[in-house]
Amino acid sequence: MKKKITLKHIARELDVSISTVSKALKNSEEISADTKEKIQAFAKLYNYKPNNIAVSLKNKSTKNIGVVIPDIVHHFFTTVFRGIEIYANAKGYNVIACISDESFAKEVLSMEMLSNGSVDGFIMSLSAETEQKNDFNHLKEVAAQGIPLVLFDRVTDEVKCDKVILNDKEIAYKAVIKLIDEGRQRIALVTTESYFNVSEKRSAGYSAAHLDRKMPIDEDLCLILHHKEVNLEAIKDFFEKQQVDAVLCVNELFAVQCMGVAQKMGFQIPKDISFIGFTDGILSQNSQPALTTVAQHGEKMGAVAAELLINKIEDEAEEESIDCRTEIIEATLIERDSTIN
Amino acid sequence: MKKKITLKHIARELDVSISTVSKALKNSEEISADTKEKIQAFAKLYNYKPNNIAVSLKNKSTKNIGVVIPDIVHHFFTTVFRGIEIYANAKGYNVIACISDESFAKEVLSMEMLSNGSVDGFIMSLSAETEQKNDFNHLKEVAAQGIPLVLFDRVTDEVKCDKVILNDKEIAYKAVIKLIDEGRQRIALVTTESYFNVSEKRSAGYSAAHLDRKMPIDEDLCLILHHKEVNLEAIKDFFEKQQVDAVLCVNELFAVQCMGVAQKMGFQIPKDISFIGFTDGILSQNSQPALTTVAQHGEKMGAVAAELLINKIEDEAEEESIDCRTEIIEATLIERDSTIN
DNA sequence: TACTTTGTCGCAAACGGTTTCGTGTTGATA
DNA sequence: TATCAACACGAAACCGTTTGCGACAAAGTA
Repeated sequence: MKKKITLKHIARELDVSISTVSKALKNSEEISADTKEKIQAFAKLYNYKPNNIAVSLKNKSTKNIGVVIPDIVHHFFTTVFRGIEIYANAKGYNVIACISDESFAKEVLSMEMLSNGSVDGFIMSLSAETEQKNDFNHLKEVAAQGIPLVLFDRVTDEVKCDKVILNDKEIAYKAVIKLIDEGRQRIALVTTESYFNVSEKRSAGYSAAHLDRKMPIDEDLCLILHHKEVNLEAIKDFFEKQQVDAVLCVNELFAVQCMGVAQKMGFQIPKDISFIGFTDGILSQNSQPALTTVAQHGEKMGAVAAELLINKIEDEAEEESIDCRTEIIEATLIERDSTIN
Repeated sequence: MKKKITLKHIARELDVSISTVSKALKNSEEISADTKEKIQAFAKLYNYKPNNIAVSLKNKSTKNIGVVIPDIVHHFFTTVFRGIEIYANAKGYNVIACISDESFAKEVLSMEMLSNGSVDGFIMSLSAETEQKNDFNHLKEVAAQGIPLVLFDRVTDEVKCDKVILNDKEIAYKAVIKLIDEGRQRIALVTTESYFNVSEKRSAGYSAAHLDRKMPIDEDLCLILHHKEVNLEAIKDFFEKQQVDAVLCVNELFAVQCMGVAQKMGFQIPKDISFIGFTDGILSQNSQPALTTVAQHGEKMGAVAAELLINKIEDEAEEESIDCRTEIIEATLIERDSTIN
C-alpha cells in the first residue's frame, strides 16, 4: 500500500524546495523549463494529487455544498438532488447530502455538522416539522455567519436568502380550469396538512379557479390525507359520501391511490371521473390509466438552485450582495389518460 | 455578519495562548479550573466550533464517506443511500454523493475528485458501463492507496474489498419455484443485458429452478429489455408470439409495464398469468393489481455497507486487515395480488 | 538554604498546501 | 571592474488545530 505522496516527498526526492515543487506543478513562470519538466514528470509518475483538505484550509473554500432535504426516497426531491449534483459537479463542487427525514432535530443537527467549515454553502428544502414549528433559527444562524443559503420548494419568508420555487398556485389554477372546462362540476382537492407551504399555495390555485369560473367552493370536497399512512379507507369513504367527478391531488401517490379506489368502486377513468396529480414520476407514467400530472421539473429546479448558490459563493469575494433573488420554475401540465383530452 | 471565531481570537481576547484555549476546551487536566471555566464560557458565548477542515488536516481523517452510485432516481439505490446516510450520520460521518449516471467516465472522475483526501472511504455500486467494460483500475487504484472501499449490489471479483450483495440467485430460484408450484408451465424471464452481474445471477436462479423441477428451459421465454427505453411494443410482441403463463422480471418497472400490456391484451392477473418483480418500491405497492415482488431491503444493505466501511476506516489505525468480507442480504418475497396465494 | 515536586501554561512543530518576499547567481551594460 | 536587471529558486508565513515538551513559579522536602 503506497501512501499518498506529498509535495514534501517530491521536494526531498528531487532535492528542491517545497515551494519550487508547488510552483512547478502550477506551471509558474518563475521556474525554469528544465526544473518544471523534471518535477512534473516525477509528479505524474507517482500520481501526485494535491491534498484537498490542505487546499481547502488554505483557501478557506471547500468546494463542497451541503444539501439538506426532507426525503430522498421521493421522486421530486430525488430529481432536484440530481439536478444539483450535475450542475455542482460540472462546476467542480461536491455535494454532501443530509436527509432530515422530515425531522426538525435532524435538520438542525445536519446544519450544525456542516456549518463548521465543511461546506461553502447550503441548498435545502424545509422539513415538515420545521414548517410546522415555524422555527428557523438554524437557518438564520447560518445566514448570519455569512454562509450562502438557497431554499427550494418548501421555503419561508422568515429567512432572507435566495429561493427557488414552483408557480404552485398558477399551475393548480390551470389544472382546475382544465377540469372545469372538461365540464366537471364537483372537483375534489386531495391534499396534506395545511402547514405545508406548497399545499397551501395549491389550495389557493384551486380556489381561485373556482372563483374565476363562478363555481361554489365546497369545503367537503377537500380531503386531507396523511403521508406514510395507508389512506385507502379514507379515500373510499370520501368517494362514497361525496359526489365527485374530478380530483386534483397534491402528489402522485395520492392520485394513484385515489384512482385505484375509484376503479375498484366501478368508476371509469376519465369518463366518470378525471384525475390530475403533482409530480411526474414513475407512478404517473406507469399507472393505469397513465396519470395527467403537473411536471415540477425538479432537475431544472436543482440546477437553478445550485447555480444561485455557486454564484453567491464565488461572488462573495467581491462584496456582500444583500439582494435575494427568488427564481420561479414554471411547472407544466402533462396531459395523459386520466383526463379528457 | 460575524465571521467564524477561531482559537486565535479567543486566545487574543482572553490573553492566553492558543494551546491553552485548545486544551481548556477539551477539558484537559493541564489547565486550571479557573482558566477552563473562563475559556469555556467565552467559547460558548461566541458559539465557538472547531473548524472541521483544520481538524481533518491535523487528524488525517475527514469523517466523510463517498458514495458513488449509478442512479439516484431509482428506488433501490435511493433506499440504500438512505440506509448509508442514517448509519453514517449516527456514527458522525457525512456522506458525499456522486451519481455516475451509469457512465464509466463519471464514475472515474468522481472517485478521482474524492480520493484526494476528501473522504475516508468509498461505498459504491458499479455503473452499467463499468460492468460492460470490465475496467476496474480506478477501484484498484483507490484500494492500492489504502482507502477503504465497500462495493454493494453491482460488485466484481476483480477488486479485493468488502462487499454487500443480495442472494439474487437463491431468491430468483425461490420465486420461480413458487410460480411452478402455482402450476405455471411457461415462465418468462424479462431481464436486461447480461453484462449486469445481478441479472446474470437472477437468470441462474431461474434456470436452477427449472432444472430442479425437471422443466425444460426455453430460450425463447427470455425477453431482454433496455433501460430508459419504452419497451411496450417489444413486450406486446413477446406476449403474442410466446405462450406465457407467468413472468419473472428483474425489476419492478419491467413488471409493471408487462402487467399493463398483458391487461390490455385481455389477460386476467393472476388467473391467466402471474407476475413477480424485483424491488419493492412504490410501483409494486401501487400497481393494479399490487405486485408480488422481491424486497431487496436496500436500507439494510446500505446500513451494512456503511458499517463495514466505518469499521475498516476506524480499525485501519491498528493494522491492515487484508481479509475481505462479503455480507449477504437475504431478500424476501412479498406476495401480493399478481400471483396466486 | 538548596533542591525537587507539582501545577499551569506557552512554545513550537506538525498536518499539506499556497504565496509573498527575499536572496544568490548569472550575464549584460556602463 | 562596478552596477544592475533578469532569472531561478528557497525561506517563511499562513490557514486553524492538536500535542509533546519545556519553562516557570509556588510549594513541599531535606
